Amino acid sequence: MTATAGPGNIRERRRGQTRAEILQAAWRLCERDGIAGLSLRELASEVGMRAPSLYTYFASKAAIYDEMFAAGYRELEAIEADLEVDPDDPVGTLAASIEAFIDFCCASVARFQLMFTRAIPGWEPSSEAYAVSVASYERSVEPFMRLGIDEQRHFDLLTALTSGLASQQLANDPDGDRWRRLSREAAEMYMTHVTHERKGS
Amino acid sequence: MTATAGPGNIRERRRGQTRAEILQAAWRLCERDGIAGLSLRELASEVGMRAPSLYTYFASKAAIYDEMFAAGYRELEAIEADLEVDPDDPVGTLAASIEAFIDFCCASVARFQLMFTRAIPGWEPSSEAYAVSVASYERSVEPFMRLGIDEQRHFDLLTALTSGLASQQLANDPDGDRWRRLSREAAEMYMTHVTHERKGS
DNA sequence: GTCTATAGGGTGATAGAC
DNA sequence: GTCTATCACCCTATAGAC
Repeated sequence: MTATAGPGNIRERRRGQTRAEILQAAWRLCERDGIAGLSLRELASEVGMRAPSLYTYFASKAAIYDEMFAAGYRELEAIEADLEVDPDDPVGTLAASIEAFIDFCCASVARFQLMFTRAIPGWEPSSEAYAVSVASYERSVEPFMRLGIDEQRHFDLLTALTSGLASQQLANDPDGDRWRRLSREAAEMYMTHVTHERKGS
Repeated sequence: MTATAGPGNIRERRRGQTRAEILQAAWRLCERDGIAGLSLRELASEVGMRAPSLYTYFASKAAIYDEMFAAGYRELEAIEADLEVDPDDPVGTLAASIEAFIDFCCASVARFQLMFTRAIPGWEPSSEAYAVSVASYERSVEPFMRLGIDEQRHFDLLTALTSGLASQQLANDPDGDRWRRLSREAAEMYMTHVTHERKGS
């Protein structure tokens, strides 16, 4: 039996570092050329390798996209986990959440393309990667429950509003804040609507 | 001087027909493979030609994307022109407009990708094609002016809401109506907000 | 106008030496 | 683990015969 088991193993650690380096370079290139413009030869040379060597770290190009996709949802989940929920200020809480999502989207066009559009011909996330995105979505629902947004219909309206603000900001004013600055107004509009509806029914 | 002038010329008409046939085939292939997955060889064979022959009809692949892009905005403009504006029923008018936009987006994923996402590495619309999209946007503003939506800020909020509903519908429930059926509710929420704001100020 | 041939690249992936 | 060499394609675009 050789010393290959356990996460503390030196070889395993080095391998993980190299994988991380490759993924970082992939993000850089995708930022420059669009998510669908990534090439393995260029990715390899970016980390001082030849293309075939990448295959010791990833099984295929699709596997690289898979890791990037899952990483995107983990980052989003981390950002959402950091948001503070103040039940006494639902509008402020919601506005902060919308702003955080817009900032997340605008921080990386490539990540946005990968996570939220089907921009890569012939690729879709593997079931493992997809599961990460579903888990992220499910956790993101919980804080809104605490604000009283408990109907699927209302939550769907919120995802539409939030993603719409983010995509307009990204597409039409990537370096400005034309839509981002509407976050608070959008939050007010939305919370007023949800609150009045409950009273009315 | 030969008989090459005028739109009634038979050769010119035939040429236009072939161009239209090529564009139709391009839409079909892009629907199947994604907008960035189009290949000229396959496009040519789809209309019974070889790839080089396409160059008698279009100067380049980018020129084909350009025509498709402009055609998309012309279709959208036509749909919006057909909408009836009822000043006595702003919510109904707005709801119909949102539904029409969602239907337009869901009718063609490829068209949505081409018009609203930067899914093609290395391509962006030429200034001519871009001008068509700007003209379309500007005309789409006018009916909302008649409903009393006259501030840029309010109009931006509306584009975010509408495009958000459409993109969520397209991405997460392409064959259903999970977001489309929220159109009326969204219109109510939005019009209530815009109306109350004016009263308050 | 359409073709063949081809320029001049590119792609992901694999075999097998070291 | 990394390399060279290569497979087996792909691509857009052009030259020039017919």
